[in-house]
Parts: sequence; C-alpha cells; structure tokens
Amino acid sequence: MAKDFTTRAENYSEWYNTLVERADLAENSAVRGCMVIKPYGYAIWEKMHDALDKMFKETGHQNAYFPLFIPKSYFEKEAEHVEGFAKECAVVTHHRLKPKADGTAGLEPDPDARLDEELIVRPTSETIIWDTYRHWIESWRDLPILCNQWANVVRWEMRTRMFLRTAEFLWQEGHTAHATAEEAIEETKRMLEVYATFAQDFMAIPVVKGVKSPNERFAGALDTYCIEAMMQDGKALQAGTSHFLGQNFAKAFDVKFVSKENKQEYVWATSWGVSTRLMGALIMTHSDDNGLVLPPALAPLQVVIIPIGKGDAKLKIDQTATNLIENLKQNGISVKYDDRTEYSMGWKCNEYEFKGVPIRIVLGMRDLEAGKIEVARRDTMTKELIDLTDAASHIAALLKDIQQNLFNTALARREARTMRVDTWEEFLVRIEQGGFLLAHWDGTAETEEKIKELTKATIRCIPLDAPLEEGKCVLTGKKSSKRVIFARSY
RNA sequence: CGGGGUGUAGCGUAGUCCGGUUAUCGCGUCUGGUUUGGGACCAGGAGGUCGCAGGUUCGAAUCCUGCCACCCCGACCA
Repeated sequence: MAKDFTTRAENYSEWYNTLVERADLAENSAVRGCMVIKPYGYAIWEKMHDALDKMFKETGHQNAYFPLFIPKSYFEKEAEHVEGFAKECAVVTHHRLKPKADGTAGLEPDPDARLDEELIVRPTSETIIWDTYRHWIESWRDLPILCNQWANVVRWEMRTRMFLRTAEFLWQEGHTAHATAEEAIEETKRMLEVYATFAQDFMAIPVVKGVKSPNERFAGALDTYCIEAMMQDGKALQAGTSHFLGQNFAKAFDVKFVSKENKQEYVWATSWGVSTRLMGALIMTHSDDNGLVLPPALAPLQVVIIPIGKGDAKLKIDQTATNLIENLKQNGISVKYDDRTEYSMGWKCNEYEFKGVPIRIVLGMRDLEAGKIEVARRDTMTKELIDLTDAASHIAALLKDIQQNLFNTALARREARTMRVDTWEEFLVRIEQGGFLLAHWDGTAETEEKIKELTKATIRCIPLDAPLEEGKCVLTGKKSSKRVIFARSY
C-alpha cells in the first residue's frame, strides 16, 4: 500500500491530490476538516452513488429529500439520540448579518435577528423524517414507507481525517416505517445484505457482516447491524450500518397507525446509511505505492489508450485506435484516447497509474506491425502483448479478472491477519500486530470497556455467521458461547 | 480541551541554535527551441507582507513578548 497511506494522504501526495483537498475556510474559522472533492474524486463517488441507488430501487425504495435544518426541540424528543449527537452539532442562531456595531470593518450577527429556536444542521435525519412521517401515516395501508435520501450532513468532530471523518460528508440515509417488528428487522437485514453485496461486488472489498455490541450501537437503536472491512494496515473500518430502531422514534414523534385489527399501534422503524467514508475504504484497501487502484466496476475510466509515434505512423495508429475504441464501447467499456503531445509517454503512464485506471493500452508501430498491442493492468502492474484482432473481448475479460483479483487479494490479506486468540497474553501481543482477533467475550459492557482501555481495541462486531462454541472470555475467563471480532479501528 | 510539533513562492523545503551582501534549492508554471516505447533536454523569465503585531538593534526569517493558524497523539465518531 501504502503502508504509509495516511502519511501520504494527509501530505497531499500527487495522486491523492487528484481526488480531494482539504478546505481551508475562513482564516480564523473553527470549521476544520471539510473537504473539497475534486472532479475525478467525485466521478468515483458518482459511480458508487449510481450502483447503490439502483440497488435501493430494486429493493423497493424511493428517493426523497428532507430539510437541512432541524429545530433543536426535535432532538430533545428521543433521549438516547440527543445524548449521542448533542456534542457534535452545528447550530444556527441568527438569520441576518449587519455591519459591526463598533464601527470596525466586517459583519456580525444582527442581535435583532436571533432565532427564537435554534436550528441544527442535520447530523442525521431521523428526527425531522419521523416528524414528517407522523403526517404521512394513518392506517396500515400507508405502510411500509421505504424512503432513501442522498444528502450532506454535518458532525462537528473534534478530530477529523480526510474521507474517514470529515466535518461535512455526503451520504445516503434510508428511513423506513413498518407495521410489525418482524418486518422492520427483515428490512434491517435486507439492507445490510445490499451493503455487503455492494462492498464485495463493486468495491472488491470483503466485509464481515455482524451486529454491534450495545456499547457501539447507534444512538436510539435497538440493534445496529454493520459491515466491517480490514484496511491494509490491519485496522478495522466500519463501512456501513443498518439499524433496527424499534418503536423509539415512533413513540418520540407520536407516529401511530390503525392496524387491520382496528387498534392504534406505534410504527416500527429502520435506518441505514453509507457515506463518502467508503471512498476512504476503497483507497485504503486497494491502493499501492504507485497510487490509486480502482476496481473496474467503479473506475470512472476503465481503459486508457496512449499512442506513440508521429507523422504517417500516428495516422495509422489513430485509425487503429478509432476502431478499437468503437469495439470497446460496444462492449460497454469506458475508454479514453490520450494523444496529447505536450506530455511524454512516460508522464502519461504515471498519470494514469496514480489515477488507478485499470487497463492501459500502448499503441506503437513496433507492435502493430506484428498485429499486437501492449496491454498493462494496474492491479498487478504487468504488461502483455495481445492480438489486435480480438482485443475488445480480451479486454472485457481482463476487466472482470482485475475486479476478481482485487477482491481475492483483499480477502487473502484479511484472512492472513484474522486469528483466533484464547489467552489474554496472546491477545496483548497480537493486537499490537493489527488485524482481526476472534476471541470470546463474556457479553458485559464492563469487560468491553476494560479491554478498550487496556489495548485500544474495540468489538467491531459479533459476526452473524459466528458458530456457537463453548469458550471462556479472553479477559475475565467467564463463560461465552461465541467469538466476536476485536480490532483497532479508524 | 490536555500533551507534542510546525509556520519561508502554487507545492515541498534550506537558512533560525551563533543577527550582517540581492533569502536557498527542488517540483510546478511561463517563453523559445529540440524531443514521443516509462515522470524529456537546453536556454531564458515570472513568482516572497519569511504566520500576525509589537519590542531590542546601525541592521531581524534569525533574539524577546504577545497573538493567530495548522499538523500529530488523546478524549469523540460514519
């Protein structure tokens, strides 16, 4: 990788800088850790957006949009929720500026324009959405409601990290309302599956599906399901969450419906989300010291063609390229022909390497005279000569192979750094080496806290497929029935 | 908010301890010319409130005082 991914990223290395930059807002602003996503970086997010959006619609969801501003009182209605988010809210207090009263240059909030009730810039939209759902839901016929919102949210984190924890980030948040607990739980799990499928099939990132321990649960949820990924440095990254909210929000916002049995009942809820953090996951899973490595399914550009030659040779190459591009496009492959003369061939090769373009084709007379073209793949950094005649089908197959290879490589890396640990002594040694530790836990919050305090490791999740197994808690020696995943995380 | 560190051109930096010509170097950028099989070469040019304010001094990037900003580690978290 990128062992030094974080260093490189935060020092704005050349390739990283094509994706994103830190936003320096006003000189003395307290707004820190906002990011500018540049066009190339945004193109990757758009690919992710489009693939996810399609999956949401295929599972019966619709998009909607709710306000950015949430009245403060809404947050006060659900006790756990307010406790979870109160410490990181941006608060709007005024609606007008005026020249400074003391006559010095500049503006200040107009004291006469103070809001009676402060508005919170949404850190998540449960409250305003459930306030709205109260109006939408009367009868069992109105259920389920299956809505998703693509939006930006703000969480005033004390410490930010590009992609992984920025003050403002883009995400989608799904909010559903159901007549029964069973149906809501089923929805929670369904969306977890959608996330897992997306991570594995599009991002080529293997994930562990699991459920969070009570300590790590979303504020206001009864259960939080998650997908956890392992980065190249062995740290865990929570890549997506799906929450079963029970009737907490329905009760807080008084959302009731009349059932088929003609009884007033509270609605059951779920919410689920993934964010631009996934871009961080993508970078930190696949990138190497030559730059970004993108899985073909999410690469804004899948193939780049670079010609070498001038004069008559260039004309012939142009002709070959035109035909090849046509063939590739017919196979649904995105391709760019870069015949700029102001950059050398070597410069361009490096440029597309750090942008992570999966396949690079070099067209030159030396190979063309033999009926061949040079094809280089980004994941393995290897080159081969292939026949020009069936290039398009070969490249289509190669893209699939790259996608699969990235997944396999990431999976193998994770497997190599996942181990069962049965004694505290071993735990202390292993946790320093990074990776996932499968260990028994007595199920208490105290033990979890203690382990975190001693090792900085947290329970990433209780894997859904964890087999039942007699064991003893790695710290306390008390009885346990299954292993959970401990790791240090971002 | 605690502990450490850093501010010099668009980016990365030398110089600061021990004050002294016109503030160093690389990348990028601009002009002209030559160059395409892995970040081209030559020549010339542009670009600076040395974080800000005050002080000491004949003289301050350098010393002193105050302030500001940013980064790293921690608490918090998608």
